[in-house]
Amino acid sequence: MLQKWSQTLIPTTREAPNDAELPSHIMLHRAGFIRQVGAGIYDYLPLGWRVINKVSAIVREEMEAAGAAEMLMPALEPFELFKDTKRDETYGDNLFRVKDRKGRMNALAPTHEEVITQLLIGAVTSYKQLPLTLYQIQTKFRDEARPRAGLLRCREFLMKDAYSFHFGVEGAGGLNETYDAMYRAYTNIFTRCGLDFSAVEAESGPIGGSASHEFMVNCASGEDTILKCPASGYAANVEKCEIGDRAHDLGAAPAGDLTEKHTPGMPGIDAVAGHLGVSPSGMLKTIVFKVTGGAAGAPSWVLATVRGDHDVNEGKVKALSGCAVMLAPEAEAKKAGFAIGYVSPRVVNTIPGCMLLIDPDATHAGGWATGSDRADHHCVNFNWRRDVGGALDDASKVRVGDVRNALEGDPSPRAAGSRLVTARGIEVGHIFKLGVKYSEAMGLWVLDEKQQRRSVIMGCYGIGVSRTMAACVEMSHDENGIIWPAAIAPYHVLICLMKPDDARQREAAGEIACRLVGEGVDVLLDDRDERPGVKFKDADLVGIPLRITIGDKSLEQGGVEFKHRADTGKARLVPTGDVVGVCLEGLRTGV
RNA sequence: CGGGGUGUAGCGCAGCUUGGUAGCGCGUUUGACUGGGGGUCAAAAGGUCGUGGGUUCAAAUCCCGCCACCCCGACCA
Repeated sequence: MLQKWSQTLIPTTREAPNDAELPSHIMLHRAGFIRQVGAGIYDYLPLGWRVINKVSAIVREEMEAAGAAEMLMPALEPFELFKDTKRDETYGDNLFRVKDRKGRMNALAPTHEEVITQLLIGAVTSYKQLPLTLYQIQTKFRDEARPRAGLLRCREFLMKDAYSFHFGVEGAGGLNETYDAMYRAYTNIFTRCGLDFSAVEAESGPIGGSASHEFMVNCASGEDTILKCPASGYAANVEKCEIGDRAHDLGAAPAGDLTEKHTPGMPGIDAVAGHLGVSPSGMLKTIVFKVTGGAAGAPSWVLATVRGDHDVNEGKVKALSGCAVMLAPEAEAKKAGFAIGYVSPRVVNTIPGCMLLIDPDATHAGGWATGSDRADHHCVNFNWRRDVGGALDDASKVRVGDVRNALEGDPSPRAAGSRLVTARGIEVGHIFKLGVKYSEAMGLWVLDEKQQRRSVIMGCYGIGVSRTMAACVEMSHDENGIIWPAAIAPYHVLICLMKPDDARQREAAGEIACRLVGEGVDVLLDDRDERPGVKFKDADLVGIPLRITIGDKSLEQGGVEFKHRADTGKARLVPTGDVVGVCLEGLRTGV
């Protein structure tokens, strides 16, 4: 299609609002793609909306190709819908609540598992109707505690969400088959969008195993940390990343007498380490978790001890302990006797109902510095065997295993001798296996061939469409503006008309535009009566992949100027008759 | 939710300490000169100084409350 600049709204600005800090936020604002309406709420202006629609179109094609059918569910839902799955509680304050005129509570949907599960109850009753995959592209709402980073973390945003329904997990028509199909579809989508991305293992859903993958746009400013093994190709979010085998030894001999030191007002590792004159890697950090909904015989508390320079990973604590846990509320933990901020592993012997998890890296060496189980005190020369004793040999009380976040340089879990490397990413897609979490909570079942009720097995698959636009800018820009991949650029070609009131130039532009449109190319014609400098600055800012400049200079030489946005050099002269072909070639080879 | 910061013209900012007619740059409008990387000159339009209260003869400025927005942290199926 052809769009005249003068007939749309592209409010470019020299300066971005002071609030904008990230390149994507600054550029999208300055180039006239978005405007902020409130915290985490944005207008999508004509250029921004075109990018969103280009992404959406690719998403639709790949979803349909993967056998999913599009539909649309409401953003506004009765609050009761969230009761069965308890997400009114578990989603907590992130769930937008709206009271209507009759005083009823409603929710603005953060995602649509409940709505679609409700829909399927009654609509699908036989195993013969499965598998089934439905999707929508819809506005989602999350009452984020802190919206930030422009389009990357919004309270209202555009998301593609798909849900699949199955009779089984394995085999034809099973969850795994659709999951794999979605994995391929996502790979196709982000590849076609022209993004540099990684698929990584993510914190798994209720089914466990490697049942979840995130698709991350590779970008140094990304919010998420991912780790990769160069040898095996293993890649995972830091929340999930396993660590290869590490030696451990709880038997080292004491290095000296356990000595208590006064460390007033220093619950943090760095302050204590400085005060005691030891490095954080010579300290032990013990984090207290409360066991939630523990069965009979389960511990009440799970303690995780890691080296002072390491971070405890809650998911790994759950896995190693076999308990559902949450970070212990400070008041509750203090009441139970924990000197929060000054806890040592010795409490496993003094406070009833404790299970202690020890990271392998926290086992070696003789004299550790650690808390003293008394406020404002730490001790030095802690020794596992001497100071914890027999409990170390009781697997119901003490377990050694991976409970910390992986770090650059850690051994790979998939290739002996290989070390993990870190990278940053922006999450734009997430797929995972839900299992029967929603179907059992809400009563979605079908009859099998023996007329037995079977809960439907579900998967769900999301793509942040508006976030993808921002992530792309984050990944692809220079100091002058955005550099769009052709596939999701608002237009493919920008025709820069130097003198819009010059008949010869106007005719040339019209003819080229017409032929490009005939080839299915989207053309933006800058027909504004502006100085060349302004037009070129705006052209770079907006970032259309190809630029044709039409002015007296080139016309007199029988051609027009052609330039890739990504090229830093000067434009080259192309005969007027050839420029359409050159553009098509440029779009074909990618930009 | 804890800590920090900012609200003055469309955008970026000064003015506030020490109360006394609302300022600057960019942008916008009009005209002229220009015409290949945000040009020059001239004239002009545009502001309940976030909001409510208080102090005062007088408040953008001092005091109190509230709201909005941003950053760090916590949080993020």
